[in-house]
Amino acid sequence: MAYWLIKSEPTVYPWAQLVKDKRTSWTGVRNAQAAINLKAMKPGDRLFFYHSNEGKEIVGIAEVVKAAYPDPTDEAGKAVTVDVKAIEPIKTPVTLAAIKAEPKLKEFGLVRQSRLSVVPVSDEQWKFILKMSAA
DNA sequence: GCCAACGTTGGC
DNA sequence: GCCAACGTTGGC
Repeated sequence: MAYWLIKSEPTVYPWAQLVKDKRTSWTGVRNAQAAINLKAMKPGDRLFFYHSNEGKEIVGIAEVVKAAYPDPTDEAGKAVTVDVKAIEPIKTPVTLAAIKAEPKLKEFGLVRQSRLSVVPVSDEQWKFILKMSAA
């Protein structure tokens, strides 16, 4: 099982909305690198849900329920989307500041490539961030 | 196929 | 609101 982090601007699609919807298709990703990551996702993979711009923190955990398929919102037909569902909120949101302050997370994609909206998370990073969120 | 110009994202 | 990082576009 693999781990990922997906970003959303709270003003566009906040965590609370995913909880309310229970599941959604993660459309609108146009970036090539992000699309590669989407394609690598498998049902059962876990995702951190991160709020960009406002909040700037990881707020919940979601799960991939359907592997990548063509994004119906993309007229060019190149983009892909996956379906995700909310699993649980995080006890203590893990802020970007906290992640940056942590030497162990220096290599985290969120820090290294801040503009990428779909980022892989290693096992170690996942566990470490989980620990931070349980504090 | 290279690279400058331009647009967008996202943190501060 | 500003600016750095980075992706995309378009001229050559």
